[in-house]
Amino acid sequence: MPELPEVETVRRGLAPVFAGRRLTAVRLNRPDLRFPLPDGFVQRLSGARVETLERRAKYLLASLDRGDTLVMHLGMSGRFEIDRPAAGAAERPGGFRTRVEADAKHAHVIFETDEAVRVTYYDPRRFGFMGLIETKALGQHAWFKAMGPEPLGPDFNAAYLNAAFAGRRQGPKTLLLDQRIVAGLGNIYVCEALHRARIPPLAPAGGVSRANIAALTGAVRAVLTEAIAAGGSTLKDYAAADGALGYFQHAFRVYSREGQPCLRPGCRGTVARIVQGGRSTFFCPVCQR
DNA sequence: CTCAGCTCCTGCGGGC
DNA sequence: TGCCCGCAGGAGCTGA
Repeated sequence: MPELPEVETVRRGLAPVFAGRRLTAVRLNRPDLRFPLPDGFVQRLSGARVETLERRAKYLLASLDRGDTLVMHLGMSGRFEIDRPAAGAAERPGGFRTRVEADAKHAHVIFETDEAVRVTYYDPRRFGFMGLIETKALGQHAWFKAMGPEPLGPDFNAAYLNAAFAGRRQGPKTLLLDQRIVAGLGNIYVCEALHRARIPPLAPAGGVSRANIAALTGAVRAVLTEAIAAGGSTLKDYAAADGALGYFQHAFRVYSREGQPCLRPGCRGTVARIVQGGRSTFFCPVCQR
């Protein structure tokens, strides 16, 4: 389920246990996630040293000293759990934990490092996937080749988005979810950004004014920055005592708030829900016009 | 090229 | 209480 802020939160939690460490053991509890894991996955990882753990859009990239990069995507329900046997307690850096996910049957991949730290990948729905790609060729790989700019980077700006929206009849909602246009947004943050910028989700993107597009790029940056600072959003959680759950869900202005009052000061609208491309869009029909 | 619709998978919560 | 249905933070594929 994670979008960019959640993946970034996971990255920050995992980096201290992965970066600079050697993988002493890797175990697979099944041969595939969403896609089959590559041939020799375990062998190619075992004994390799992780140099850095970075993020591109919703992907985690662990570059290895052997010239490969371990690429990980959490799909809808992927989650990592760190176990430090010495400390005895488990941490949940991404906070994506439910009663069900706690079930060992969804522990698909287990890494162990030379500090005897165990990192377990859980993914009940198995929409997540992993790959092992030659680092030099990463940019040419199908997963990254056509990927749009990072929404928090310099290439995502009003001029760029203006060009991307020009002449398009699809709504801004659909286009912002397209990772080829901008990479890292998902359903929550697109809904929130459109609301902040007061842009209707359904009207043709080609008709959005330059001023509104400029406001939209600012809104995207703001909502992502705030969400990262909050540790992301945790939708399905139970009261874990470790404090690692994200809390940006309390700052949602429209997402998952159908029938509730619009939170824009002075607006008397009621949040509506429509379906676009099979996904829920939450918006305020009064102020997003 | 663009766009709508469907698919993968499992679990949960609401309504009857 | 139990069952059925709709829905879920993603993204790739098909076919018009």
